[in-house]
Amino acid sequence: MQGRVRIVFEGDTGVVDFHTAHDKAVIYVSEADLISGPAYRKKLAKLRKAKKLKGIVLVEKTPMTEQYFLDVQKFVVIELGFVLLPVTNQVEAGNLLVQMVNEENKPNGNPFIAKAKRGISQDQAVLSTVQMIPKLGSVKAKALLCRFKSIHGIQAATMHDLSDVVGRTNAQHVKAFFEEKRKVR
DNA sequence: GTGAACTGCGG
DNA sequence: CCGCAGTTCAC
Repeated sequence: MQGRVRIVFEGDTGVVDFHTAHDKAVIYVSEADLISGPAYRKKLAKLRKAKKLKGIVLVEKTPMTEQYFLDVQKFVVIELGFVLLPVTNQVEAGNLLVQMVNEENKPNGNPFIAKAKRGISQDQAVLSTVQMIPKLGSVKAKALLCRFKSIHGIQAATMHDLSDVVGRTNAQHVKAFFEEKRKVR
């Protein structure tokens, strides 16, 4: 391992962020952050504003935080456009960071390889986010992701292209969903 | 896991 | 425009 990253978790208080490279930040949202209310969102939004970063959010997904997870996804992935990686604890988060740093230091290494290595969890998080759109279940959500690759891709798609995949009425649901999100901001 | 309701498509 | 097949969603 070439580069060194010191990882310090502040126990269960506050959002901690790490810079693994110039344009990326990794933010850890703890179980306690989630449970204690929406304060963590302000920190994330602020970080988003301050720099045009590619954010990666590691969120503790445990039985305790399961009920908050969909809301977190909606906020982090759709509103902020960050990557969301669920982890079960801080140790796993640390391992993930090490992997990311290792990959980054390799010539031509892909810093996002870690998500591929961990298999389906990331894709599944994205998938269930897309399923939050009314009338979209697993089949149509997969179809959309297959065609447009990402949530951002779906957001940017035209009515015509959306209609090709899920039909006209569902395309309108998709449009309405993202329109709603714009209004809220 | 099952059924009702809805969507899209082909005839 | 109707019926069928596939999908979503609430129970």
